[in-house]
Amino acid sequence: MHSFTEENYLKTIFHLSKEDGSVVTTNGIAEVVNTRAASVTDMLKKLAEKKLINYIKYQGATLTESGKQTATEIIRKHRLWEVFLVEKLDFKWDEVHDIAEELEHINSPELIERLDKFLGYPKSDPHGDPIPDSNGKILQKPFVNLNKMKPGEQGKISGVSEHSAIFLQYLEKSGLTLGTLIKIIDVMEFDGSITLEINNDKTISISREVAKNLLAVI
Amino acid sequence: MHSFTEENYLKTIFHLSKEDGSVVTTNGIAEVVNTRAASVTDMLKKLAEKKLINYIKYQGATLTESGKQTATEIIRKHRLWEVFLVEKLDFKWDEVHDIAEELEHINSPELIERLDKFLGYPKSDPHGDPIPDSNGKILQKPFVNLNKMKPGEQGKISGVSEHSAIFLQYLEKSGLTLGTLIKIIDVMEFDGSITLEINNDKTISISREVAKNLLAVI
DNA sequence: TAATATATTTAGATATGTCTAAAAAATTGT
DNA sequence: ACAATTTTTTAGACATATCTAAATATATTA
Ligand SMILES: [Mn+2]
Ligand SMILES: [Mn+2]
Ligand SMILES: [Mn+2]
Ligand SMILES: [Mn+2]
Repeated sequence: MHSFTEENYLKTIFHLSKEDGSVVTTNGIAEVVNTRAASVTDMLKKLAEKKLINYIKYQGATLTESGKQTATEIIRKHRLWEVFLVEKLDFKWDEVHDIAEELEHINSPELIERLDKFLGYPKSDPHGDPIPDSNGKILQKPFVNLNKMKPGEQGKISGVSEHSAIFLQYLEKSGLTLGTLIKIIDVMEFDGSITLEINNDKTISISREVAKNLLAVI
Repeated sequence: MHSFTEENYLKTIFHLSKEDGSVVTTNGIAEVVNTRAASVTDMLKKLAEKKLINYIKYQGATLTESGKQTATEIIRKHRLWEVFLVEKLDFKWDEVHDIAEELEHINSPELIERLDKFLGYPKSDPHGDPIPDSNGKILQKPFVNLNKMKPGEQGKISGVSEHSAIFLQYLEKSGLTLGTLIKIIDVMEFDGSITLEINNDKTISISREVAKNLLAVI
């Protein structure tokens, strides 16, 4: 088995490689796992030793098939637990991430299969992120960043690319939760801020920064 | 916060002190946590340092109030998770202990309060063990060991003092699950084995060893 | 009580994961 | 192309939790 630390590194490498296999840097990892670059180098050597990553000195790392499999399993667990916390225990979507960070390391395939069943085989987590199936396959939804949409275009908010509690609470307060129907009314030339109509009802304005982190399905 | 290791030591000390505060020995702990006595000594020093135990060299250890509180919280979590696994995820009672050993270390009071509510505030776990309340209070049921019962006496099986999978599976197979009504028919002088009637229906015989580990409420 | 056996602690070592400071390689800018 | 900057790695140290072997304390028993 792998230690919690190893699992967190693998997950981080997976996310940093934009889930498509591009090379990840030492400093990039260091920032996410909140350690020094030297510690990352040590761990990269260890993960390479275990054939979980391909690692070339001074070049960076990519996950091997085995490493990708492991990373995907952890992400599957993380997202299923988040669904559990929100759907069954009535947590809000901004409260679940940290608890899921712990639960994702519980090691019992049987537990996860039963949890998946108990939850009704959900396809995505409370933040719209897809849940990998038990084979590690991830079904990507055709997300469009709100800041890429043009006036007149419509869609449904279906995901976020920033998961901080403050951001999620802001969305909640603004009525921009998952499932909300939106229509772009106007895009400001000056600062890229966007005016949009929510659920064919009221109109609000959001900054480009917020728009960048909102994902819609058209 | 305390490490997993520290938590496991505290839990072990609590159980070994028969939950009444008697002194626990180094070797006793070593056996349960599966380490060498020397490692236990190291950890006892550390726990004493943190004021979680009272420890006198060569004498043994007892939990302080703080240590008892921590141990009880872990046991509360362990048992609530076991209820979840059995009631919600359809695990059998002999399958849940190891998973609960991992889940009990998840650190989120909010999670546990919500889980407790979700489960309907259960009073005991799948093995009949009482679940401490959120203040750490444990309500002991008036259990009687089956080997202490006399011919003619009746009761309901309400707990086990041995939690191994083999034993629990044996009970399952023999129809000696929790809630089963029993009546002592006969006790063999020779080997202490007991003949009993189950649910006012069929009759079976169990060894004294088995009887010792079965708890009834009369 | 003195010898013997058992339990416990100490001393010193190892493995993991982290750190700082310094060295080395890669990248950037002129 | 080469100097300056940034990134990454190495070297050496530290904390935690473990181990074995040896020393010491306690308990047993003759
Ligand atoms: Mn999350
Ligand atoms: Mn999520
Ligand atoms: Mn258990
Ligand atoms: Mn139990």
